[in-house]
Amino acid sequence: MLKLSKKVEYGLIAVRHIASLNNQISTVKEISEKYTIPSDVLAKVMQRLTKGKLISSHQGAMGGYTLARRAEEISVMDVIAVIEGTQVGIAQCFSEEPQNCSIFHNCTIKNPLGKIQHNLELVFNSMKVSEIV
Amino acid sequence: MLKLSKKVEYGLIAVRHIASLNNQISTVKEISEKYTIPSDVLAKVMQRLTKGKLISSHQGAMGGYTLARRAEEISVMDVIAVIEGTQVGIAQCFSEEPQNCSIFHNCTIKNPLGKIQHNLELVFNSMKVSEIV
DNA sequence: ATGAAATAGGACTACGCAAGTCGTATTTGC
DNA sequence: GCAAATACGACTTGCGTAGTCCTATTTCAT
Repeated sequence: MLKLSKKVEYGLIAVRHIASLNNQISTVKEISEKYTIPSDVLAKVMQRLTKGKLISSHQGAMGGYTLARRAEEISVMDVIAVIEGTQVGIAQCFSEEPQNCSIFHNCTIKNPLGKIQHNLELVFNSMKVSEIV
Repeated sequence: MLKLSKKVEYGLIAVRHIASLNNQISTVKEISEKYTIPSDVLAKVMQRLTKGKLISSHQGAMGGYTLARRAEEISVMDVIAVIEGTQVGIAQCFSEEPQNCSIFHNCTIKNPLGKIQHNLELVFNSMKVSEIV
């Protein structure tokens, strides 16, 4: 409960790694070996980060990945959002299909949870990759 | 990912409910019917809250539950901790068996995640049941 | 041209946890 | 003694996470 997924952890490690090398090109093989991350899983994470325009891919031999923005402009929230795809919410209220929640009709904790949700977003938004390097 | 469990939601609703009735005795049946919560599930949640000394149980006919502390002295974090049993952590680093994490040895994001973890705890600690009523 | 190194991406499996169900015991008031 | 309530363990089910496997595509170097 309340845990980040491994994919998000891998994504943060990868983005931090690239940033720490002054944006020199890095490959999945290099990162997966250095941090003992299953390369297939990391590959998919990198593809998501690419689609989300946080990093840029360079195909073919001698290819790899570089940052697509400055490290100061990538937040932990960006990484989470891009990798998870869906809106991150601590309850169904704040993600897809709120009305499908089994207690939607007379839920008494929507507003307080909303406040908490907002504060969590502040936390994740304020931490930038540049602080992790 | 990063979602509260249904048990925690049920626990918050129940504690809020009791608090809103000025600590008059409430039963599982009453709460489960009012908010459409499966009564067996709610019953176990109430037992956890009792063991955690957030509420007091009164067995037998005409029994039920009352708060064991003032609503100002029960935080959302208390409810989470008591219901989940284990330490809440956004990564394995901050809960049981940190050294079993597959990337423990040269993980580069322990410290930044630790900061985030700390800030999340602040958020959950600062919200009290008295603010939810 | 061809082969090697790299990304792109879909299909599938295994596992663990969350959620809920069921059955039974125990306590207590009327 | 019966009914209303809590206490609690065992079990089932479903879903999401994590990981594996396989193939296609792109690009560089020889």
